[in-house]
Amino acid sequence: MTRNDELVDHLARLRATPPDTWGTRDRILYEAARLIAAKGYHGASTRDITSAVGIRQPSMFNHFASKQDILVELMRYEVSIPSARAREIAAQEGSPAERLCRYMDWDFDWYARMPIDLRGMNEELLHEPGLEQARADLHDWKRAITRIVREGIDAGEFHAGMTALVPNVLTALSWEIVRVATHGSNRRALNKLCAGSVEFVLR
Amino acid sequence: MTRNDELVDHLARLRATPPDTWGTRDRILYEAARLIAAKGYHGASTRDITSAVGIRQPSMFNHFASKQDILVELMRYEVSIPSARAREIAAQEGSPAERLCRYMDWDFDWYARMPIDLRGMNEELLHEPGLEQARADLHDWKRAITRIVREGIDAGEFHAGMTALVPNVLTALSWEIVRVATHGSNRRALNKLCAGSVEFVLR
DNA sequence: CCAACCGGACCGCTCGATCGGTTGGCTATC
DNA sequence: GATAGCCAACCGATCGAGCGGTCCGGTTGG
Repeated sequence: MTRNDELVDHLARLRATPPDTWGTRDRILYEAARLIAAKGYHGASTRDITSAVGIRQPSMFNHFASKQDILVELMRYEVSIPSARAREIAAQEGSPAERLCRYMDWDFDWYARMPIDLRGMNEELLHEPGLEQARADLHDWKRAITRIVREGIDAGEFHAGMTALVPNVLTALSWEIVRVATHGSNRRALNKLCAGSVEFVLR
Repeated sequence: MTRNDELVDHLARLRATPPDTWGTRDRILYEAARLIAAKGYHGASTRDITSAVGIRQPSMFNHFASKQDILVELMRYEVSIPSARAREIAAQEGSPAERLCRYMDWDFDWYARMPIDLRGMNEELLHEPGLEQARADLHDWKRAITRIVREGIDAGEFHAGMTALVPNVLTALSWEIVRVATHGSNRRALNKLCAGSVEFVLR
């Protein structure tokens, strides 16, 4: 079982329990994701995060070696895991449209079920030093999506010219889904948005 | 002539002259936009910005009362002016598809011709205190776009379910266009991307 | 008893912002 | 044409605040 798989399992367990029963480490990740989404990485201080958790700032360093370590962990949820999944699906069998649809179903579900708010993990953050792994994973993610789209164009399934656009549109839709999932209460509207997003891209 | 019109004129004049002949104030805006796009608002310090301009940090305050004032000015380019244009076009005559197309043509051209890099002006920044105007303008922008889309759905021109999505897709495409315009050298590829983007949304 | 966790005190540093002083070009006056 | 006065622009020094991070003694559950 890879480290990514362990994380996916861990997240599934988290989703099943209310946040106030989580361990300190998970609550730090939770509040960090929320505050970074609201104020940006440099705008969310370690004191902001720890006071939201309910501990003092130095206690944070019992769970993470540095503030950047939190970012690295969150980037796994945001970038590394979807990247691994995209590469996996890109190599599977089936028509390009089928595979793109299959990935989008997983992607939108992934972001919709995420117990934390990852909207602050935008692309600019990847230029921070120490995030080489996440940067490489994002690159691979784009390559996997682009590969599916290009195969679809060659097969005549997709419209030419979509190549460079689709990754951006997917990102925008994922963010919108996180937004609705985090702040909206309507579960049905969320499902509709996910289904509508797939249709919007494949249309 | 409104303040927005004056800014549009000013930008048109800037585009016609090379950056190294600009006044100090415009060079500050230029480097601030570039650095905020690269490192985020809180990550780009006033010393970063001024040293890129070639002046010392305190000199900045002869042109702007605070760092936030720079942000307010940049947000006019990013949010307020497109918002005014969207409201204007939404109220014009013509079918919804015509109007959406008309706005997108202007929008993509606006971002493609922008002499500075506004990708750092993301939505999270609007939650900073003191940006109430920009926040209101973004809200109006979304309302104007949504109004056109909803009229299009009522008229049977657009697919139902697009309503909430289109503003996000437009934003994603605008960013992609800024990226290509800022870092790409191929003018023809940029025009193709703009045209392709219109087609992608209207398809 | 020990390992894990916590937090008060504190470190060096960078942040945005202020201040007083200097410069250089403009205009008004003779 | 020289001179005096003015003002916007710039800079060195410096401020208080907040930053990420360290140290170490206290607490607690297995």
